[in-house]
Amino acid sequence: MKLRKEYTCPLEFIHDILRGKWKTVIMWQIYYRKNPSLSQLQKDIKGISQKILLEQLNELLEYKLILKEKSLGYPLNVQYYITDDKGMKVIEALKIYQKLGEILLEEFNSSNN
Amino acid sequence: MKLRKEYTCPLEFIHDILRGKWKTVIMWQIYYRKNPSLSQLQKDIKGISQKILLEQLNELLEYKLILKEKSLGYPLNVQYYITDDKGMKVIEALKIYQKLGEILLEEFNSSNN
DNA sequence: CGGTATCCTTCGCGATACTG
DNA sequence: CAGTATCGCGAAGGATACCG
Repeated sequence: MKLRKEYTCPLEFIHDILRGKWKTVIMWQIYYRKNPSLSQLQKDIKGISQKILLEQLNELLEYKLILKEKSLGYPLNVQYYITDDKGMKVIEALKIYQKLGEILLEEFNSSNN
Repeated sequence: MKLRKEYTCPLEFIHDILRGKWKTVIMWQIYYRKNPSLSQLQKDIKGISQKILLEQLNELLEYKLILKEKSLGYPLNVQYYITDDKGMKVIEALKIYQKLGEILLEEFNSSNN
């Protein structure tokens, strides 16, 4: 997701950061799965390719919404974390969305007959 | 924003609804401006075209995150509202984003020298 | 297993002109 | 003032192959 050079509105800024197709699901999975590896994430998120997953992870890393930790040795292993301050703020918002989504989805599916 | 035919995950569903480039800003402006007209929104949101604004409004209307009310007579006038139940849930989440955005934006701008 | 590079497709968004 | 129709572009994202 290409950001502008300048932002005046904080909401526009964060919206652009999180607009990517898989961003919120990735955040949610990292939170829910408690520090998963790359391959774990790829298993959990149906339909995403490794390239896209990494792209979106890197954007989240850039703004410190998540962190990455490599453990030494083989086989290679990496863990992704939600940051306590910034990342958890997103999770708070996502919890609201989660509940709202349940309501909307129920209506959506039942009107799709 | 083209939605899938089916969703299993509530979060993916609402994320897709709100992914549109101007969606959250539109929601925020309707809330902040208290039931603005179409032209009012277009003045407030810099850089959006009327066509896109209407497109995104219609998508928000479709899922009852906002409502529209036409007043009779000329000149034509329309007011957009945040719905008390669903719409306000989004606003709650956006308030969190708003605060977080302020923090991120400050860091972003100061590292852009 | 984690990560990068290339190429290709699609669709979201914008410009513009027009209608009631 | 509110809303629709048409057309075109660029960027987001997907497939695939390869590297440490």
